[in-house]
Amino acid sequence: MAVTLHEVAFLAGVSIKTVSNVINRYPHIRPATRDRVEAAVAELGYTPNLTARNLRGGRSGAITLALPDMGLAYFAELAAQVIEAAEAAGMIVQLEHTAGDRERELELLKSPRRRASDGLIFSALGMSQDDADALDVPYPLVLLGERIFGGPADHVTMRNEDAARAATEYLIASGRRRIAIIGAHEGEVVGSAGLRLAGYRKALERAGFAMDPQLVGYTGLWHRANGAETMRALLASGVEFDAAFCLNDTLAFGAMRVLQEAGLSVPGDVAVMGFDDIEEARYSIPSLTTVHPGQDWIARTAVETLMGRIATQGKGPWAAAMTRLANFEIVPRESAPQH
Amino acid sequence: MAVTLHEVAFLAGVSIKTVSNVINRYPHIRPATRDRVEAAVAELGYTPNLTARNLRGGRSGAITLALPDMGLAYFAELAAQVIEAAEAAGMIVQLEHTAGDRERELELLKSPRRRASDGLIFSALGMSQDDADALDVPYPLVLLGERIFGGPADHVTMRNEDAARAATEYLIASGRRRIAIIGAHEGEVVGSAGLRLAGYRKALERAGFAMDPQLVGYTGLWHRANGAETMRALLASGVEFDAAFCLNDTLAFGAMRVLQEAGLSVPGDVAVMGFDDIEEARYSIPSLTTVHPGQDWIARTAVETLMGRIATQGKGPWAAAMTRLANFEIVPRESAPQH
DNA sequence: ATGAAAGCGCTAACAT
DNA sequence: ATGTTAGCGCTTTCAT
Repeated sequence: MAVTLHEVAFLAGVSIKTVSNVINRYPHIRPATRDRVEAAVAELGYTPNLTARNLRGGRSGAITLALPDMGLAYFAELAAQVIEAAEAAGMIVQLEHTAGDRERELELLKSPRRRASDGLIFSALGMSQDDADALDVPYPLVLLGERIFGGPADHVTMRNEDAARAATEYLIASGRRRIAIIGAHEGEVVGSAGLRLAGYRKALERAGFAMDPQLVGYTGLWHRANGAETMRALLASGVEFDAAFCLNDTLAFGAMRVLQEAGLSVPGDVAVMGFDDIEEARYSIPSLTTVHPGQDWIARTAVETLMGRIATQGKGPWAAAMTRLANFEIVPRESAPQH
Repeated sequence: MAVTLHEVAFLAGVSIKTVSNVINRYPHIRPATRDRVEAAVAELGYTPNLTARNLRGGRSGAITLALPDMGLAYFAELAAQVIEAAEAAGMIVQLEHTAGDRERELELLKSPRRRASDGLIFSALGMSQDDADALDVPYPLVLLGERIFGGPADHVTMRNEDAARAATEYLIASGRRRIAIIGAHEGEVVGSAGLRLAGYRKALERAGFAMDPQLVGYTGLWHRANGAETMRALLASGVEFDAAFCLNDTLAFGAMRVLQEAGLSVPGDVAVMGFDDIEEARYSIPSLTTVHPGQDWIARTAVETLMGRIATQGKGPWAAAMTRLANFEIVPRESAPQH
């Protein structure tokens, strides 16, 4: 068994309170006593039992981060940033996979394990607006993602529609006229796909371009293979286009690969715009022009918001849920030069 | 405050033991009693306090995974696989970043937080063989990585040297004669770099090729930028080569980019071999021939080994530390065709 | 400056 | 079949 306060106290010839005082840096201790206690701690190799401390204190020092899948670069980078921010706040991060599955997401929100961590940062993907009530949970919760708005929990997210509009306008400003979009979801209104499609639409309208349904590529998932497949279908259809706005970077890499295989030049024949600004975008060939949606800010802000909720829990009235939006930026690179 | 067993017991008019019995599916309970308890649980929205349960049971249901950095694709994929395997075993994963820093690694091994999780899967990068003693810790530990061998902890890893030799032999068999290596670490003997370099050497020796020091590209880190930089230096040096064995996939992507920028064809002028088989290797242009070192097996086996140690902790004598090695495989793709 | 003792919420002997 | 009770190891009043 592990060493306890009692054993240290016995060896040092003091009470456990005194040992506890030393451990917790209580200032008023006679130096001689402190020395004896510290010697005993060292001799026995005592380390405090955090579970007991947590039980007593009602805090665990851990927060949970629930993501669809760490295997996806976007989420892996988000996780890395959340871990850094949490560590700076003295918290440890527990990671859960949801696979973007609605049932698993709902399950996770209700699991007793939630109460064993101090709060949850939750990137919802499978749930929809109808499930907003499930976010009314009895523990601190910060929502990421774009499936649910106006719910009962704090929400930290990006300006999807504005950013997509800016991205499309960027392509228009660089002289492109037939802009395909890759990654749309049939019938979706909220959700990243729906919002980004809406931004694309608005930009076209503003510029006075008609929206050609033939230029809208639908795909369920946003993996490389989906981008490749959609681009292949687009090429096979014979429709003309001089740019492709891909709703995330990974789709863009798949699409670029197919364009190059088909002997088309990027950006000569087709300009490609991504979304997310994952690290790989800087290193692909050609490097990818994309939207930097502020994930780093989102990660930091999510942790900060959650820590605020944890700190004020039980103290005074519950502040209303707030939504915080990251600023975005278009990052010009080779796949879609400025003009 | 949260609802406790006492409150449920009071509402149901039974003792806490009975409530506990219902919660824990103890079979011998009168149906009427069970119903009343379940009604009370539902009415109050009771969920068990896992911290208290952990304190009582001496287990937390969490394991810790310590990695250099989740932002790196290799580690992100490893983390995803460990999380899946842990979840299947009913465990949750706590993630810690070490940044590959020796001090942080040593710190982490001693941290009281370790005792709050049931065990540690530790991918060491900054520590070296001299630090092996630090692995003699009073909790279940499984080591990953290649910095330390023969230590006091179980070790799950890959056949670096054999795999690197096989990769080099593959290039030789496909007709390459001047094979550069990218990612070597000056003076390293153990460590992935040292072992893989040794494998490369052995393959050349066997084939009767002299090893040309000009073909050895040293680089501290294994990021894309390092691969690019090293390849640039290699090209600038004017030394002739018809293949490059990159000690990880990320280096290979950087190197391929520079080759293509320089107007050289991959694999026409230079064949490129990677190591790791990260997901991107399937989708790069050209797709990357690489070594699949069995990370998926490593992740599953690490969790399984750790769970075994956790289960047998305190029961009977401590089994000797064991090393388990994954099988590797060369995955032929476009960057280095078979012949 | 230090000690005694209560109790965080739960499980499991040990009653009954 | 159900109740009583003693801890798990710690922090924290309240004494002294």
